[in-house]
Amino acid sequence: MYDYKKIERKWQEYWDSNKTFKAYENSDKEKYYVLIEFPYPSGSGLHIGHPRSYTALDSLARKRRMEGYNVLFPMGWDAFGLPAENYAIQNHIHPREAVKENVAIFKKQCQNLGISFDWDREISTTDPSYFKWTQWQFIKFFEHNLAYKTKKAINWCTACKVGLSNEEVEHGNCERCGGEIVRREKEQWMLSMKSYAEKLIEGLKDTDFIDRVKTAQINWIGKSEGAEITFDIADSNHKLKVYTTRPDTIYGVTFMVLSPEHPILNMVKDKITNYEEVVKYQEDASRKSEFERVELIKEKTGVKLEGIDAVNPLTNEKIQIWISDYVMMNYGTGAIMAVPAHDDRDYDFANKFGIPIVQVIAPFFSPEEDNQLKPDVKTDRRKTVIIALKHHDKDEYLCLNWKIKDWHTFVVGGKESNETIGETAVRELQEETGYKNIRIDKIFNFESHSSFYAAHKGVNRYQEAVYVLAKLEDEESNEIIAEEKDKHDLVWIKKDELGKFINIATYKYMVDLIVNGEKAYTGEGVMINSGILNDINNKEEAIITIINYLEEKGIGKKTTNYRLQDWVFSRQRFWGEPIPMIYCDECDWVPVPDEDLPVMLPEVATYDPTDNGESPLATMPEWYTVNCPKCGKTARRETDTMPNWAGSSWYWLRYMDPHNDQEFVSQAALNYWGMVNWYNGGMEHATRHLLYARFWHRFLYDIGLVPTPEPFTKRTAHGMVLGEDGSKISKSKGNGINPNDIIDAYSADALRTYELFMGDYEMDTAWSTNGLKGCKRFLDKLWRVKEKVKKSGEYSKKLESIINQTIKKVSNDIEQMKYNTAVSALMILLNEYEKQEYITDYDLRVLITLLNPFAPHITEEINELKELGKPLCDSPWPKYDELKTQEDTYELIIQVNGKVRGKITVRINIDEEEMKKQAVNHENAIKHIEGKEIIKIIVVPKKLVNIVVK
RNA sequence: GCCAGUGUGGCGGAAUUGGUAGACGCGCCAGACUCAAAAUCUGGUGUUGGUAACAUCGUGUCGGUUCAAGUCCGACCACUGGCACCA
Repeated sequence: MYDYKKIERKWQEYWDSNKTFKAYENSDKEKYYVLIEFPYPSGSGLHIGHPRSYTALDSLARKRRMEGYNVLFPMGWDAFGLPAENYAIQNHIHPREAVKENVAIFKKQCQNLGISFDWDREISTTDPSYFKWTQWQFIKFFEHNLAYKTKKAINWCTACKVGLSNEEVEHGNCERCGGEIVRREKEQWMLSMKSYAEKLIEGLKDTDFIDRVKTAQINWIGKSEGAEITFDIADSNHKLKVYTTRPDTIYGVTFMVLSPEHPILNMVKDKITNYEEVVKYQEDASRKSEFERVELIKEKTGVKLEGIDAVNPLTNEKIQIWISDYVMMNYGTGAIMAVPAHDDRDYDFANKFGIPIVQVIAPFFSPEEDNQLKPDVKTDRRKTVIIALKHHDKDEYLCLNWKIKDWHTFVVGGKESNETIGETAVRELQEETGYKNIRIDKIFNFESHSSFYAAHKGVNRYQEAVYVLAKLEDEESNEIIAEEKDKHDLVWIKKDELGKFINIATYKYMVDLIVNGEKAYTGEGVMINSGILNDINNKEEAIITIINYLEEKGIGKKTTNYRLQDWVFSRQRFWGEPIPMIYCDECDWVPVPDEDLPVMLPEVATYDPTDNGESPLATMPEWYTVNCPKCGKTARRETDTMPNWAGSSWYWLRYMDPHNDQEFVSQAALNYWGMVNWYNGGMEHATRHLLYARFWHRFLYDIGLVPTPEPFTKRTAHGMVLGEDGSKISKSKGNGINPNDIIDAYSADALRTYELFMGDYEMDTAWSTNGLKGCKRFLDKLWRVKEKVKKSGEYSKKLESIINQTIKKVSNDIEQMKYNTAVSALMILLNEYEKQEYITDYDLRVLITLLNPFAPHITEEINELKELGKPLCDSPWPKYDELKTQEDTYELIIQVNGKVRGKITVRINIDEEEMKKQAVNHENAIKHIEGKEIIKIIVVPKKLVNIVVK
């Protein structure tokens, strides 16, 4: 019906030759900077997901231009890194050539889509004029002591043969290839990102990032507050520092655990009598792959250091020291104080190795409603023993059903001062049940506290309850004395039903011990066995008290820790920016002087990675041998390259001034463009790219090179486009869709419209070719409806309100990324036009203007054919009149008791009384009111009337 | 285990933030045009009952608040993504 290929080509050429989308620095318009993540130009061309993000932000950019902004909407290529290199290796071409080919494909595809990029600002991270400045900025990090080289156990991908940062490891596997990760000691360049942890959290406050991005970043940074505490090693001058978030549990420390790599081991090895065992454990631990460590979480392993002990600084008791790989060297101090009673991991460890467990926090149960504490009554503190008696051959437990109150409990009794807990348990059971042969099975490590008014004794009772599990050996029993018999009945309750039967908190805790077994108590409660902390019933208060005490004594201090690690910045691959550093025996590490930048990659025969963990550059003495820039002696270039995240950590700055050969970006351009106004990208980059980029930018700000601390004002994220089958698109599944084929068969406008219409922009959505056809049909219909146009110079009276509504809706929806409902509103408007005998030039012009950001080609063509005015790209965005969005009538909903019983059309201006009158006289409403009393009538203006009847 | 997100027709998804649940699109059914098909147009389309008017149930499950709940509160279930021995 119309030649969309010709039309689209025509307008793409028009935009190109007119430089329609060029951004200017010397403009008196207000600036607006729109950014999408620049892609990795892989061999397979654009993914069907790319156009979703591109068209979305393209529609924003186009709308902003029409609103009168000077818009910067640039595009470039993130072309260093493994995929490009692997593609080159497979296809036996130089990565540089592979990039050139792929970029050409990507660029053509973007142009075919009609995205309004300013192509004059195109950049590529692999361009020497670009990576010169990446290297230059690396040297700035070095000069400010934020780049350093160190030997470190890193994540080594055995398949890619390359070291990875923490951010590049997923589920213990390589995020790129899924290969196995092992820990490997290597000399690595690092960037001190950890020292920016706080700034990276703080900076988020001034940004308008969507919450899920902020949360992901905050979680990744992983701030925690606690204390560092120093423990002495007995009979030595050595000390052990630990980090803990729970210094309040220090009296419960019964052992310490060091990471197997902890440096103190070497210092005290003479004292350790089983050092060979220690060394063996260290070796085993380092050989374990990341995968094994994750899989083996449940089973704790470790070695006790024989011959040395630590001293608990508060109790002065000697405690054992162990090494175990459940303690990481790279978090905190690499050593922990273990509190098995209140930490699951420490509990498992203590349980496995028979280490004592000392409870220091008791669960505290407040009084039930009917036995609240009484004022002016003395408090009687006593120890009680709660005993669960298990039947000798059934899975049932003996419970008490009290006669005086609705109490369901276990057997309970007070402990006399001259007996042990076990003796109390046996005595009480015999007295209350008559059974003679009872065995104590287990006295639990945990007690609970509670306080209540004991009516039968007339005192407030503070009760410390200990828990005992006993077993009945046989039925042999004595007569129960009458006094006990009168108090309660004895009942046997099945294990599964204990939870339902027992109805007092103190006893429910016993049920938990029986059903789930004993485990660490990680809840809150009252401090016990804890010296100065005893009786404090508030975690925060206990922590503050103990920290103050530790600080006073000089054995500890309040500390903050972060999960964020320094950025591993070395890669042992060919296709990356060479790290511009030279090692000289005399001068140590010396940066390449500015005038020698960029450090270029050499021509090599092969880019294959090496097995020994060195970059291919390390096999080229003719490349790496240089003279030291400082002393002139023979020196050696760094042969590692930068990670592919490097180039993308500042690219938005380069767009501001892409051809500058004097500076990475001019101050004038920085001051004009400022922050990116709106940056959209995938959720998968919320913790990688986005954190690196913010860190990098913040550093540049701190050394005065950029004017703002944060690079991006607003960050949003698009959902993924899934395959037609609803699963993730992947080469192996073969469920991919090629944008080229779609453009050929249905037009770029249809593809663009569908990408926005397919679903909620922020959520994943499955591709549907039928859905795409629907959007094509919509455009076809528009093409037909245009023939109804008649010159008039104003909107059709009939259409005025829907037109105003649509302008409002589309304008707001684009701002809120609700593209699907924006397209829907335009479909509704077009359907309305179609019903008309004719429409005016204004009617048509406003529709195609609103649709222009989504479907720019067909709308420009219609505009030109029908001679409706200037090209849309040079026209202003339509305005609406709030008053005119109103219709004269609306549909009034009539409800009876909240159920819709009728709908009537009424004038917009009728008052509440009239609404009520109409409602109660409505025929169907009357049926539902009849014989009932009207209690009240609720009126929601311009909406509904609800008649409440009884 | 922890964090985040999601759960609405046959499908993708709407619902002005407490006020008509299912907009719009797809699919499907029927009709018109056609020798026929495609394209296009018209009507229908959550469930059950009824020719219909209408009634009934209905937004993952259970409970609550309210004149009124997809929306708010409480408990849970399922799926997706991320993190995971982080002391």
